[in-house]
Amino acid sequence: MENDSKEKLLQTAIELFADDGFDKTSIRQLAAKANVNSALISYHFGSKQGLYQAAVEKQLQILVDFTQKAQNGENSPIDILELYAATMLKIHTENPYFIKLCYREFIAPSAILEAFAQNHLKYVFEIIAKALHRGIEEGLFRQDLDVDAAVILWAGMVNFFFFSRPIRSRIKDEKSLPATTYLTQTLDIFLSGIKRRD
Amino acid sequence: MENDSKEKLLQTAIELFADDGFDKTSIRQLAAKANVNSALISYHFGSKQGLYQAAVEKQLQILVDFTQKAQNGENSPIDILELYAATMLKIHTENPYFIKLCYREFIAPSAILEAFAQNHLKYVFEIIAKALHRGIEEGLFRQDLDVDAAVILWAGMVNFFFFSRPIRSRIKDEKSLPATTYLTQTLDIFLSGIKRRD
DNA sequence: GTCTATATTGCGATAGAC
DNA sequence: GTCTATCGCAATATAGAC
Repeated sequence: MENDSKEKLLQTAIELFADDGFDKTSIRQLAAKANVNSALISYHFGSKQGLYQAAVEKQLQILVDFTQKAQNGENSPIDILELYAATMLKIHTENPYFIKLCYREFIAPSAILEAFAQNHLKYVFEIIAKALHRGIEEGLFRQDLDVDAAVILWAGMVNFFFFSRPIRSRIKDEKSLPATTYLTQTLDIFLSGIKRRD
Repeated sequence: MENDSKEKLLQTAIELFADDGFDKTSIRQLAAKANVNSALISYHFGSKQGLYQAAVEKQLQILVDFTQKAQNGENSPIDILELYAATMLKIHTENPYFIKLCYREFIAPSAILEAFAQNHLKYVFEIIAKALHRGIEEGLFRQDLDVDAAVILWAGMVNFFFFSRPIRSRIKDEKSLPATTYLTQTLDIFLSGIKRRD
């Protein structure tokens, strides 16, 4: 029971900070929802800011998995593209709070994300870039492909579906499209778009 | 000079709310930067919230231009796709505060964006969907194209470049790619990806 | 329309008992 | 580790003079 309150605070923080943002979430709300005393936030995490940092870092940790999987094992260029899409799908499926919590940080990065960008995100981009370069060498992709643009493009194609979900759900009569349908179609279009032309 | 303070407050609000967010911006800061008395915020806009609403609505207004331009005049399917990209480029070039202010709303939509989604954004999606359908009928695009997916895809390809700018600028050694280069390449890849296959 | 002064609320943090 | 009680601060909003 001893460290239970710490874990409960962390999980509640992910939910509340994601839904309401850092400033609109008070330590009193947080403590009430987690069923612990509000003074324990300072005790366990130093401050409200410290708790927020722990929450964001815990969510971002999932992205590290991609880097590790992508670097281990033999992966063809297309494998890497598929792996990135599958990782993002997994993240958003298993972690409903990732979008709000982390995308907020993407728009206005704090020191937390600054560090993460340097230490991890950088390699996500690099891995995809390397896969595209290899695809060009192997004659799979167009010789004139602008790799820098294509990396952002692929990340965008995959991410925007999740990013735009909150707003799309607000549009009346908007059909809800399954993520897998979208991603399959997306990979297909991207690959036909970048493949070598005859 | 009479209504000058109102206009100055609005412009300052766009800048500060975009940079620091609603909660981290105080009416005192706002008033100081705009060189007006803080009580004038309540006088002109009712409340801090009212000023925020006015700021977001002013920025979103630019998107309405797209709907109007796209609906007037003869536009081929490809014209529409290009027009959307050009509109977004124009928005982000002329309005450096659009990303932070409006994308924040996209992630956690308030009542303001809720209304905007129903009244305007809906039609942006519809216009692109209609263009894609027409392209299929005319034999330009693949018969098996999933239009719902492709609409999100095109919006994502165009938007993610701007959305990811803040975080990309934090990655060391990341080259800054001109928006026009990206968008040209993007249209090219998207069109080859969705065109009819022989 | 603009200003000063202030009422009121809610926040994060912590001292100190258990 | 957990709790109560409270301090000190900064926020928005507004009443009322000019």
